[in-house]
Amino acid sequence: MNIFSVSLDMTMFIKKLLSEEEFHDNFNTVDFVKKTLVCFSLEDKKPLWRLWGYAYNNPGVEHAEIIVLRELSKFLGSNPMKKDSQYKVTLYATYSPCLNCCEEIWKFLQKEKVIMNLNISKFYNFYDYDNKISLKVLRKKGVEIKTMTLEDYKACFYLFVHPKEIFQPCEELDAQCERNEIDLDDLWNEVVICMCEIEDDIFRRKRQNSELFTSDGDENNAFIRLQNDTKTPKKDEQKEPQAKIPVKLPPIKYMDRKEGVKRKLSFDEPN
DNA sequence: ATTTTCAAT
Repeated sequence: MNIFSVSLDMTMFIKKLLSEEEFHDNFNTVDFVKKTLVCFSLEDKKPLWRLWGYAYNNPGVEHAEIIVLRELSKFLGSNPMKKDSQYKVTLYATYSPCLNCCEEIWKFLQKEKVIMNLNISKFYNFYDYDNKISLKVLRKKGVEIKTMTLEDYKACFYLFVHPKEIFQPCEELDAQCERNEIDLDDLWNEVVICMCEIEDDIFRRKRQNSELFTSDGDENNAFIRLQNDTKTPKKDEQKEPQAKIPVKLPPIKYMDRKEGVKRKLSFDEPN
């Protein structure tokens, strides 16, 4: 918190359309603007929006996702879901959520029991390992996460900017979408290293305190389970389930944010 | 590394 951030809420806009300019400034895979825009809708079983709008981050105070989740919680608090109904939240975000936001999303979903689709325009600081891992965990916990395709941009534009204007993609958008899709797919397929090998690091503490990684009460951590998910166990391994968890793993290089040493994310089958 | 990434000397 800083004293200069006056609490005038210029970050949340309910049932208001975006200008075309705002859309293109933010949903832009070329410029990495230093703000985030999240468009959201909450729909019922029928394709009828109960609540919709968009939010920017509150600079230095809160990320955009947090602001959106709070608004959704507020709405759901006074409009509880009917028994036979199922709310669905759709988000179009200009950046992928960071670890903290992933955790808040998870807490929100545990409480509200809604379905969530998360469409992202570009990756936020993917050199920070935590941002990758938390996306992986969030997906594992049931959030449908994807990078925006051209069709998604069109849909987002149609829904949040103008239903009649024609969406004009910026240059190279199609190629960028494809690349994002590949990057995300790579992330889904990446094998993640067991947490017990991780050396002292502020990130480890952050993860250990994170509900995102501990809330299903399993003694093993999310990392091991994710790893097992991504590969088909060999026949002889099935007889000895414990052998699936590798004991010796390659050392992990931790990234100092300043030094920028890339940490190792994946490894080949440990034999 | 694809690095000016949810800003701010």
